[in-house]
Amino acid sequence: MIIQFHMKFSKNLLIYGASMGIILIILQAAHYKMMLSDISIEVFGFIIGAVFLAMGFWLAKQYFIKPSFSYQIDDLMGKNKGLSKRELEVLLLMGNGLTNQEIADNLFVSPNTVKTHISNIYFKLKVKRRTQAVQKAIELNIFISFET
Amino acid sequence: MIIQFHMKFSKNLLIYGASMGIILIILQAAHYKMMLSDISIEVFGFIIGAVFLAMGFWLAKQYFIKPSFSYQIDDLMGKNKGLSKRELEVLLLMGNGLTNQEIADNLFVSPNTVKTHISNIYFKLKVKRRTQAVQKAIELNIFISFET
DNA sequence: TGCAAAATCACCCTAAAGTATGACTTGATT
DNA sequence: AATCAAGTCATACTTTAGGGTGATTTTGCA
Repeated sequence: MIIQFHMKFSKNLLIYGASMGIILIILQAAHYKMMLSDISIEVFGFIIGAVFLAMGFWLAKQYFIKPSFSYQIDDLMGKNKGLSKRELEVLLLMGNGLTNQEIADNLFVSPNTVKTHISNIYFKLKVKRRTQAVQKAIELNIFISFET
Repeated sequence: MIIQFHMKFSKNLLIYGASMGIILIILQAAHYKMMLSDISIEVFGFIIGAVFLAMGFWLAKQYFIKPSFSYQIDDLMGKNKGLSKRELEVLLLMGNGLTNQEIADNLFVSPNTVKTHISNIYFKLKVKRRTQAVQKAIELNIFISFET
C-alpha cells in the first residue's frame, strides 16, 4: 500500500528528510575516507547551513506569503445562504484563482475534501462551475471586492 | 476522413436531418404497405408538424435566449491591455460562467478557436486560469459589474 | 451523552480546461 | 506587392475540475 502525500507540506517534509539524509551520507563517506580536515569540516558546515537556510526560506515563502486576494468574505451573508465556515474559506480561495490542489495545500486538507466542499458549495449556490460560483458570490454580496 | 462537428449548430443540423430521414422512411414504409388512409395522412402530417415545431422551438431557445450576464465589458480598458475585440468577447462569456463549448456555440466558432483566444488572453493578462482572468478583468476595470 | 451537522477522505470515472505547435485566411498597412 | 495582426481551426497531449458514492471522524449543542 502506497501512502499518498497530497499536501505540499508532506512533499516538503520528504524533500527536507531526503536532503538531510543525503548530506549525512556524504558526511559519513567523507569521514571514513579521511578526506575531511578540520578546516573542510567548517566549510562543509557552512555549505550545509547555507543550503538549509535557503530551504527554510523557500518553505517560509510558500507558507507565509499569501497571494494578494482581491476578494474578502462577508461571513454573515455567506452563512445566510447556508454556507458553512469551511465552505466559505474554500469559496474565497476558489474565487482568488487557486486550483483545488492549491486550496488543499492552503487549508492543510486533501484535495478530495476540497472537492467535497466545492460540490456542496455548487449545490447551495445552485451553480455548476467555479466561475459561476464566483459570480454568484459577488451577486449575493458574499464576496466583498475592494480596490487596491 | 471523418468530419468533426464541434458546434451545437452542426449537431442540431444532424439531429434535424436524421429526424427528417426517419420520418420519410416511415412514410415510405407506410405508403407501400397501404396502411395509410387519407385521414391518417393528415394525422401523420399533424404529428410531423408538431414534432418539428417543438424542434424549432428548442433550437430557437438554444440560440436566442442569452444568459443574463452580470458583467459588461469596457472596450477601451480592454484594448489598453492589448486585448483584441474577439478576445474581449471571449473574456466576457468566460467571466459569465460559460464553458469553452458554450462560448464557441455563442460566437459560432470551434472550441479550438476559443481555446486559442483564451490562451492569448491568459498570456496578455498574465494569468493561468479563468478564475484569475475574471479577477484580473475586474481589477483592471475591463469588467464592469453592476447590480441587478 | 447522544445526536446532527460539519468536516474529513477515498475511489472511480467522465468532462472540461489548458498547453503546444503548426497552418491557413483575411483585411489593413506600408 | 509584401507584410503583419487578427482570427480561424486542427491534432495531440496533460492537467484540473466535477459527479457520484460511501464512509469515518470531529464537534457543537440539546
